Amino acid sequence: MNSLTNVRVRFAPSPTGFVHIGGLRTALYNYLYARKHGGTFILRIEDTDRERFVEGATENLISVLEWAGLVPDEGPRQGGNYGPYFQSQRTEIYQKYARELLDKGFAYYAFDTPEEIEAARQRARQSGNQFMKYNFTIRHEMSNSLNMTPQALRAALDAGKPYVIRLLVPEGRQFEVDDEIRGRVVFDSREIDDQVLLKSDGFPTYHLANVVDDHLMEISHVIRGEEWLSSVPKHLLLYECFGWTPPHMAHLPLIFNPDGSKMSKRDIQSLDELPSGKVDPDVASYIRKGYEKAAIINYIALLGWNPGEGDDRQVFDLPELVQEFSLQRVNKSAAIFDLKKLQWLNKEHIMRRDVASLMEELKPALRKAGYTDVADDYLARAVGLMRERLYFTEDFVKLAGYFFNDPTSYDEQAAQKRWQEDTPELLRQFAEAIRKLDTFTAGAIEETLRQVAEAHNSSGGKLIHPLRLAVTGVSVGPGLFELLEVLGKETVLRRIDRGMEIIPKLIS
RNA sequence: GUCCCCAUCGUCUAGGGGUUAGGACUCGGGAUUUUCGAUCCCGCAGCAGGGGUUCGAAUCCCCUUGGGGACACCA
Repeated sequence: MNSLTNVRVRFAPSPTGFVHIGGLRTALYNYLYARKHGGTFILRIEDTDRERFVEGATENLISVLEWAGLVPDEGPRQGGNYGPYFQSQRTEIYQKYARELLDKGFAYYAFDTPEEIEAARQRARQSGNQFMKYNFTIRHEMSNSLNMTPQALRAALDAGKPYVIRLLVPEGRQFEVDDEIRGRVVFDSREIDDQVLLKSDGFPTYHLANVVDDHLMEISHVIRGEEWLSSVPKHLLLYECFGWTPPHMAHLPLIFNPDGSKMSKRDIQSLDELPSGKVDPDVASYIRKGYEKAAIINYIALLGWNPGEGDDRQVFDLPELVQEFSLQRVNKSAAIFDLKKLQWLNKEHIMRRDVASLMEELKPALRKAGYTDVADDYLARAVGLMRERLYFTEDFVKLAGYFFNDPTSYDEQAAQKRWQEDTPELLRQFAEAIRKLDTFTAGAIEETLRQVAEAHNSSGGKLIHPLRLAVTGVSVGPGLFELLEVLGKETVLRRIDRGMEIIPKLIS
C-alpha cells in the first residue's frame, strides 16, 4: 500500500487575490494524496509575474488553506529545507539554470522587441495562420542568437539590449506522458513553440520555474488542473535537457458553471445576484455565506472523485477522505458545480456537529440579534432540537427566536387554518391541566394533551396546531412536546394566554 | 484554425463484454392520525449518433457530433 516512497506533492498557486474553488480542490487532492501515503504537502507561491502582483494575496491564500484544514508541511509560513517557497525569491536559481541551458545549446537569446513579434504575428495572420508559433518555422528569420555571429551576440549583450531566453524546441520529436488519470498522451514537438524561459525582466516564466522547482524540491507527483496538460511536452523537454527524471503527473478534470462555462470571477457583480447559470468561484464567498468547511471540502472532493463500487457514502469528513482517497478513482471528465448538493451536504454536516461547538459558534449572532443572557444549558437544549433542521447555522437565529422571546406576531395563514371555534376552550383546558403537572416533560405533556383532546372527543391535531401557533407564532418547528418541555411551563402558559388574546383578532 | 482532453438520468457519479443500467442531489407523490425546508418510503429521469469486433456491447475499435483545454516576455 505504502510502496510509494517519499511522496512529495505541492500546491503551487499564483496569488491572484482570491482562491478559486478549483484551486482549493487541487490543494485538497494534493493534501489527501500526501496524507494517504505518509508524504509531504508543500505550498509554493508562483509569484513570478510582478505585473499581476496583488497586495495581501498570499496572506489571503494561506488563511483560506488553513481555514480548510489543508495546512502545508512546508511552505512560506512553516519553512522547510527546500525553500524559499516564493518563486519571486528564487530568481538567481532560475537564471543559473537558464544559463546552463544556454551553455548546452538547448536555449538561445532572443532580442525581438514586442513590436517585431507583433509584426511577425501579423504576417502569419495574413497568410491565414491565426496562431503564429515562434519555432522552427520562423526562428531563423527572427532577431536571436541563432542568427548572429558570436561577435554580434557579444556586442548586443554588452550594449545591454533587452533579451529573453527561449527554449530551442527540436522538430519532429514525440513526447509521451503516462498520466495517472488520463493514461498515455502523446504530443508532437512541432506543436509547441520556443517557449520563453526567462523574461526580459530577469524573472522566469511558469514553465522554467515550475520544472526547476519541482525538481529541486523533489516533487514526486505533480497533481494539477487539466489546463496544464498541453504544457506537459514543454516540461518534458526541459526535464530532458537538464537530464532530470520527470515526476509522475496527474491532471485533474476541470470544474464548470451550471451552464457549462468556465467559473470566472468576472461573472460576479454581487454576492447574491449571480447571472443565471453562473456560480461564484471564490472560496471566500462561501466562507462568508456561512458554509461549513467540512461541507465544502466534502463537496469538492466528490467533484471528480468517488470512493468506488459498493460504497454509496456521500458524507465524508477529512480523515475519512484521507482514508479513502486514491488517484485511480479520480474521473477524467469535467464536473459542474451544483449549489443544491453543496447545501444539502451543509445540512448533513451541521446535523453531525456536536451541540457545544454549534452553540459557541451561534453565540455572537444571537447576541447581535438581541438574545442576550441566554443560559448555556437552555441554549444547548434549543440547539439540540433545531440542529437537524438547519441548512446554515445562522438559520437558527432566524428560525428559533421563539426560544428566547415571546412571539410578537403570528402566522396569519396558519391562524386562519388552525384556529377554530373550539380552539379557545381546548387551550384553556390544556393550560389548566398542565398547570397541575409536577414534571413538565415531553412525555407528560403529550399524555396530558391527548387526555384533554379525548375528553373533548377531539383529535390531538386540533390542539397541537393552535398550540404551536400560540407558543411560537409560526407553524413549523421541532416536535411540539419536546419544544414545550424546553420552553418550560411558565413560558408556555404565558404564551397560551397571550395567543388566545391576540390570534382571534387576526382572523375576524 | 491547429494540437490535446472528455462524453451514463437536469447535476455528481457506480458500472470496464451477459446487470430489470445502481446510488446521491434536485423535482413529484405518499407516510408520520403533530407541523416542516426534519425523517422514512415510493416515483420521474440516462448509456450523444453511426459504423464495426463479438453468440452477445453502456462496456473494446473507428468515424461523426457535441463540450472543454492549450496555443503570451499570465500562471
